[in-house]
Amino acid sequence: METRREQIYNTAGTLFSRRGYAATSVRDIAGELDLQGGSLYAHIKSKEDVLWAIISRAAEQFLAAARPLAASDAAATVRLRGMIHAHIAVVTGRIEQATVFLQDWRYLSSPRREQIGALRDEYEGLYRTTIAAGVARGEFAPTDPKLAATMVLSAINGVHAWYRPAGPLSPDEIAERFADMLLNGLKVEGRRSKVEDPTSGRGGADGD
Amino acid sequence: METRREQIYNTAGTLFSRRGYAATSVRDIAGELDLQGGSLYAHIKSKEDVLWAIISRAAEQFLAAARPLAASDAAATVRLRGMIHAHIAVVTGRIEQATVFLQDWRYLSSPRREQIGALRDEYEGLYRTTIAAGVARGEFAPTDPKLAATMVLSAINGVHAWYRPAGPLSPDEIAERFADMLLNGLKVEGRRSKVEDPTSGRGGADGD
DNA sequence: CCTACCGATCGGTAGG
DNA sequence: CCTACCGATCGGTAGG
Repeated sequence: METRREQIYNTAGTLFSRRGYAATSVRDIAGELDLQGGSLYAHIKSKEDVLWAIISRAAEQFLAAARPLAASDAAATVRLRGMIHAHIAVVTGRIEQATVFLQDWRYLSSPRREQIGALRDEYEGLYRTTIAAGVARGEFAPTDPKLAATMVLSAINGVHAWYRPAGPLSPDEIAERFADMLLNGLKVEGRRSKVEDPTSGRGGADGD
Repeated sequence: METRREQIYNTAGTLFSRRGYAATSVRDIAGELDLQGGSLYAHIKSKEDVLWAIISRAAEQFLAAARPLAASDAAATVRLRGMIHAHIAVVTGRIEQATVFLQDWRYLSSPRREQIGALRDEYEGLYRTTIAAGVARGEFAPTDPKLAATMVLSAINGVHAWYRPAGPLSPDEIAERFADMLLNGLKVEGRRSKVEDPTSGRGGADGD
C-alpha cells in the first residue's frame, strides 16, 4: 500500500536520476502517473520538496548504515571493509535515490543544501576517522586520512553510474573486489617501503 | 586575443560547471558578458553547440594526454602512474571544462552523445588494457581489468569536485598520492598472494 | 550587437 | 484530481 505521495517520490526519483532535477518538469512526473501537472500539488507542496524528500532520506540511509560500523571496536581494516560493503549496498539497493543524492543535491536551496552538506561532511568524517585510526594502529601505511577518505568515497560512489542489477557481479561481490583493490592495491608487491620497481627500466623510484 | 566565441565558451564553461547545463540559460551566459540574450546568436548557433564545443575539446584533451602513455613500452606500473598524473593534470588544468565533460554530457542530443560515449569507452579502454598488461606481466595481482579500470577512473575523476588551485597540494602531489594508494593499497602488508589472505572467507576469485 | 518579438514551456494556483 | 489559468522564463529569430 503505497501512498500517492510515495508514488510521486519514486517516479520523481527515476526521472531525476535519468535526466537530472533541472531538466525534469513537474508535468513529466505527473504524466508518468497519468495525472495532470497541477494535480501533483494536491500531494506535494513544491518540486523542491520532492527533491528534498529523496535526498534527505538517501543521506540518512548512508549514515545509518555506516555509523555503527565506524563506531565498532573491530580492526580498522575490518571496519573499512564493512563500510564499503554497506555503502555499495545502499547505492545498489536504491540506485535511483542514491543517484539523485549524489548528482542533484546542489539544486536544493539554501538552508537545505547546507544541511545536506553537513551530513556529507559527517559521512566523510566516518571514513576519515576510521582510516586515521588504522594509520595510528599500524594497520594502514602512513597516509593523509582526508585524502584517502575522499579517494575511497569517490571510487565507491562511482558505482551508481554503471551498476545494473542484471550484471554479473552482486553488490557484495563488487564491494569485496573494491575493498581488495583499495586496501591491498593493484601491485603484487604491495607497500612496505618505497623501493624501486625492478620491472621498470626507467627509474620508477623517482616520482614524476 | 580571444575571440568572442571563445569568451562565450569560457563563460559557459564556468556557469555550466556551477549550475549544470539545464539550469543555465543563454541569458545567464550573455549577462556575464554584458550582452543581451539574443546577441549570443551572432556568434553561436545554439546552446547545445556551446556544450558540444566544451565537451568535445575536453574529451580530446584527456585522450591526447593518455594515448602516448598507454602505448609506451614502459612497465604497466609506470604507464598507469603516468596516466593518473596526466588525467589529474587535465582535470585540474581546465577544471571547469572537465567538470562539464564529466557531469553534463548526457544533455547532448543523439548523434553527439554517442560520439562522446565512444570516446569515453576508448579512454576507459586505455586504462583497462594497461591494467590487463600489468596483470599478464605479473606486476599487478590477478584482478578484473575492467572493474579495476572503472574504479581507478572513478577515484581520479572525483578530483574535479574538490580540487582548488589554492589548496595545499599541487596536481602532481595529488596524483602521486592517489597513484600510491591505488597501486599499493592502504594496508601496510599489501597483497602477495590472494589465496593466502586470512581475512577473506571466500577463496578462488579468479575467473572473471 | 540591440530591440522587439515568437511560440513553448516552466512551477504553481483557484475553484470546483 | 481536473480545467483553466497565472506571470515568468525558456531558446531562438527578424530586422536593423
